[in-house]
Amino acid sequence: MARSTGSAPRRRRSDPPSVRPAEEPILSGVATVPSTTRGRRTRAALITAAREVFEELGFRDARISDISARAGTSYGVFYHYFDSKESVLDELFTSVTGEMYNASQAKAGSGGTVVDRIRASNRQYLTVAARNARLIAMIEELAYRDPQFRELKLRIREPFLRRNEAGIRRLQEQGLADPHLDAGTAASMLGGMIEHFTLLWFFHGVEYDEAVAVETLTRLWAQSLGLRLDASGQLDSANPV
Amino acid sequence: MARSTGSAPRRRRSDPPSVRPAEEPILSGVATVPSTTRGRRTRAALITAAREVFEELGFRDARISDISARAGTSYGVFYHYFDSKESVLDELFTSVTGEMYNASQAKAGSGGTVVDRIRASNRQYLTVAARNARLIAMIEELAYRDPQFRELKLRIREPFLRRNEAGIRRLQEQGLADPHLDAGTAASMLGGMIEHFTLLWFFHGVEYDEAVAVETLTRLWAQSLGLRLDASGQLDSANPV
Amino acid sequence: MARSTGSAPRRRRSDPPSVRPAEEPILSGVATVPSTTRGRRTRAALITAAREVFEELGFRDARISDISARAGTSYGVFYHYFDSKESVLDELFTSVTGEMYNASQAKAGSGGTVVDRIRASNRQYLTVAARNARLIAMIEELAYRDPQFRELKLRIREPFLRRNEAGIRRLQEQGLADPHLDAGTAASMLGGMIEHFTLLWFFHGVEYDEAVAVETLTRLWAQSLGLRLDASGQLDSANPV
Amino acid sequence: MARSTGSAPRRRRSDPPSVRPAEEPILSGVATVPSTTRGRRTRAALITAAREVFEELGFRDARISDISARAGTSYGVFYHYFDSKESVLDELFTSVTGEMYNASQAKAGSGGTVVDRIRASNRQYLTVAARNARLIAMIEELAYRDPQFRELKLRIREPFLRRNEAGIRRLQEQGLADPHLDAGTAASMLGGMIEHFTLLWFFHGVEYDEAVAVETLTRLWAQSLGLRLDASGQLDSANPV
DNA sequence: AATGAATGAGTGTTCATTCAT
DNA sequence: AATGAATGAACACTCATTCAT
Repeated sequence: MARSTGSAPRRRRSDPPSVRPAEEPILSGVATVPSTTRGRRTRAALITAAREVFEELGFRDARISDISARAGTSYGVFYHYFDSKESVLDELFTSVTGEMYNASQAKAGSGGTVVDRIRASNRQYLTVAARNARLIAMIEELAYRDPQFRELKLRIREPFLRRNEAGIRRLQEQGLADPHLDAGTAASMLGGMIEHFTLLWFFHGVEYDEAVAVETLTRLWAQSLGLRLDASGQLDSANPV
Repeated sequence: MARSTGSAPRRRRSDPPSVRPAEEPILSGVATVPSTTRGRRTRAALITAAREVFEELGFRDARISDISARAGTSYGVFYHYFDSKESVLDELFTSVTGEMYNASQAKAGSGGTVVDRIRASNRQYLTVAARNARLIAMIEELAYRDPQFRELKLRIREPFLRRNEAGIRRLQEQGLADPHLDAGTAASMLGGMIEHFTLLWFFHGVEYDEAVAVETLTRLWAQSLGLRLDASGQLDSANPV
Repeated sequence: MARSTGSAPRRRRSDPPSVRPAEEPILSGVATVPSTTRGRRTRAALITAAREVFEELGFRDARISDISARAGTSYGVFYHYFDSKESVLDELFTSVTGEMYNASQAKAGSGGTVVDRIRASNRQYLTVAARNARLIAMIEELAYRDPQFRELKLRIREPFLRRNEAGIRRLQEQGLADPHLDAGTAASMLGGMIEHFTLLWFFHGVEYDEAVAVETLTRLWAQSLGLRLDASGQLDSANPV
Repeated sequence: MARSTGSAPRRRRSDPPSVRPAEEPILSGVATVPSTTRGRRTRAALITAAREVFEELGFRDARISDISARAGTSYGVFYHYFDSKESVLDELFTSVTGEMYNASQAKAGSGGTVVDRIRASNRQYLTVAARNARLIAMIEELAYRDPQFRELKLRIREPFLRRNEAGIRRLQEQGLADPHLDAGTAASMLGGMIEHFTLLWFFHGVEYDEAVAVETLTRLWAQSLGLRLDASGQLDSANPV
C-alpha cells in the first residue's frame, strides 16, 4: 500500500501502531453527519473541494491544503471531518458509484426494437460517463497500484456487466442473438469496449463525433451479437438473423 | 552546511503535472552507449533492473535505490548512465514500443479466410499483451496524469489502429464488411475492446478461458463488421453478408 | 492504535504499512558501520549530538533537526545513518549499558575487609552513575510509558542485582550476614536504594556531601545485612555478628 | 480564514521545558466551585475521568478529548471548568498529596516495640503506595522533565522524610540506633529504598511476595540502623545493640 | 567507472485551545 | 451551562539528485 511522505506517527500507549487499518472496505457506507448546520455546510464544502482537487490533480498529487484552501476552511478542519485523505475518497466513491448504479438501473426505455434499446442504453452510458469521466479515470489510475481500488473498479463494473449478460442471454433465448457466443465473456468484452471508448473520448481527449459514436457503437454491439442493421441503423428486416 | 544542490524541486500541479521535464521527447531514440564492456554491462543491468522494479512497484513508487540495488550496483552509478528516473523509462519504452510495433507488423499469416486472419491477429495480440501487460499497464497509469505519456499511449496504439482501420476498409471494399460502419471509429472501438480486455485479464487478474476468449473475441469482431460465423467459428457460407 | 504527529508514512507497494516493527528488541546489537572515513565521522557526530540532545531535552522533546544541527550536518543525513529517532536511542543504550555492565564487572578490589569491598563497590557505582545520570534518567522516564524501555531498565538492573544477591548469599554462607534475609529481595531493595539515591543526587539535584553519602550508604548496607561497624566505618570486631 | 486563535504555541526546549506555565504554583489550593448542582457534577466527572485517563495514558499522551469523552461531556465543556490540561493535574495533585500526607501523619500505632512500629509504618506505606502507584509514577515521570514536578515530587517526599529522620534521631538518642549514622542522609536513603521498591512492585510489575517484602524491608531498615532482629523478626534481646 | 555521503524541500496528521451558537 | 466547529503550528520521514573521493 502506498508509501508516504511526512512524519512518523507519534507512538502512543503501547500498542504497535498502524497507519491504515488496511482491512476496512473502501466503501465504508455510512458517514457521520455533523450535527450543526454550519458543520454540515463545511463538510459538504470539503467534499466538493476534494472532488474538484482530486479530479484536477489526481489523488496522489492532491494535497490536503489544496482541499481545505479550495473549501475556504482552515487546514485543521479537514481532519475534523475526515480521518485521512483516503476517507474523503471513500465518501466520493460511495456517492458516485451510487449514482452510476442508479443510472445503470434506470429504465433504458423498454419501448422500441432491440436495437433501439441498445442504442438508448449506449446513449445513457455515454451521458453518465461524460459526467463522471475524471473520477472514473481516477479510480482506474488507482486501480493499477492498489488492490483496494482494483476491487472497487471491478465492483463498479459488476452491475453493468450483469445487465449486459442478462440482456444477451435473453436475446439468445429469443433466437435473436448468436447462440454460439459465451454471454458472460461477450458482455465483459462489449462492456469494456464502451468503457474504454468513453475514457478515450471524455478523459484522454480523443475527438469523436457524437452521432457517429453512438451509431457505430450500437451497430458494432448489435451486429456482433448477430443482429443485422440496415443503412439507417434499424433492424434489417430484409436480412433476419 | 547548506549546499545548493538539495532535492529535486518536487513536481506539483501548477508545473505541468508531468512525470517528466515536459519538453524532451519521450522516445529519445539513440542512447549513449558506454565505451567499455564493463560499462555496457552495468548499463544493461540497470535497464533490466529498472524494468523489473517499475513493473513491480510502478513508476512513481519505484526508487532509484530499488533499481540500483536490484542491479547490484552502487547508488551513484545510476546517475552515471541516466539523467533521471524518467530517462530510464524512455529507454525502456523505446525498446518496448519497438517490439510491439514489430509484433503488430508481423504477418498474421495471410493464408486462410478473413475470419482465420482475424483470429490469428487476435491470438497474436493476446500473446504480446500477455508478455508486456505490466509495462503496458504502467503506461496506462502514467497516461492518466501525464500528457507525455498520454501521447505515448496513443502513439503505441496508432499502428494497431491503422492496421485495423485499413483491414476494415478493405473488407468493406470487398463487400464483405458492413459498409455503413465508420471504419476509423470502429477500428478504435474494436481495438479498445481487445486492449481493455487483455488488461483486465493479464493485469487485473480477472480470469478467462483462453479458448473461449479467442473465439468470443473473434466472433464479436467478425460479426460486428457484418461477417457471419457458423457454430464452429468459420465463415458461415450459408449466411453470406 | 498509536496516535501520531506529523504526516502519515507514505504507504508503499501493497504491504500493510507499519510504523515501528514493534517486535524488534531495543538493543539491536550490531550497527552497520559506514565504509568511508567521512561516513564514520558523520555517524559518530550524530550519535554524540543525539546523546547530548536527548539528555538535554529528553527523548520526546528532542527533534531530529536538533540532532542534525548539533552534529553540523544537514537534516537528511540523519536518515542516511539511522532508521528513526528510536534507532539512535538503541545505539546509545547499547553502548551505555555495555559500559555500565563492564563497570559492574570490574573488580571492586578484592582486597580489604567485607566492608571495604562494599564501600569500594558503592564508590564505583556512584562514579558510573554520576557520569551517566542523565541517560539513566531518560531510560527511567521512558520506562514509565513504554514496555520496551521498562524491559531495558530491568535488564540494565539485572547484572547489578545478581552480583549483589550473590554477594549477600556468600556472606550468609560465611556466617557474616544475617541468614534470615531473603537474598534476592534484599539485593533488589538495597540496589534500588542506591539507584534511587544517585538519581536524586545526580539528576534531581538534591545535594549531598560525598563523604557522608559514601559512608552512610556503606554503613546502611553493611549493617542491614547484619554486619556491625565501628565509629570509623570499619568492621566492629568488638561487636561480632 | 485565519483566525488569531489557533493552536497553543507548542512548548519547546528553549521555553522552560516545562509541562506547565512555569510560574503558577502547582498546588493552586482552592479551585472554583461551580454554583449549580449540575455544574458540580460535571466538574467532578471531569476530574475523575482525568485521573483515569492520566493514569492509563500518562499526562502527555492524554488528550482533552479522551478526558471529555470518558466524562461523557462535550469537548468544549472541559475548558469551561479548567484552564488547561495542566490545571486538572493541579487539582488531582492537590487531593492526592493531601491524602498521602494524611496517610503519612496517621499514627502508625505507637504500641509495640520499635521494630513493630517500623513494620507497621512499612505496611502502611505499602498500602498507600499500592493504591496510588500509577499517579505517583506519573509524577515521577513528569519530574524527569519538569522542574515544577520535580519540586512536587520532593515536596511529597518531605513529610515522610522528616518523620523518618525524626524517628532515627529519637532512636539514636535512646541509644537504640547507631549514633554514627547521619540521620538526614539515612532517612533519605531508606525512604528512597521503599519508594523505589514500591514503584518496581506496584507499577513496573516486578513480582514480590508480600510477607517476604514486609519482613525484608523491616529487617533491612531496622538492622541498618543498628537494631538486631532474631529469626522471627523481633528485636533480638540476646544481641542488644 | 564506481562509490556512497550529503542535501533539504515537501506533506499528512495531531491536538491544545478558542469561540460562535 | 453546554456544544462542537474552527484554528494552524509543529514534526518525522522520504527521496531525487549532486558531488567529493
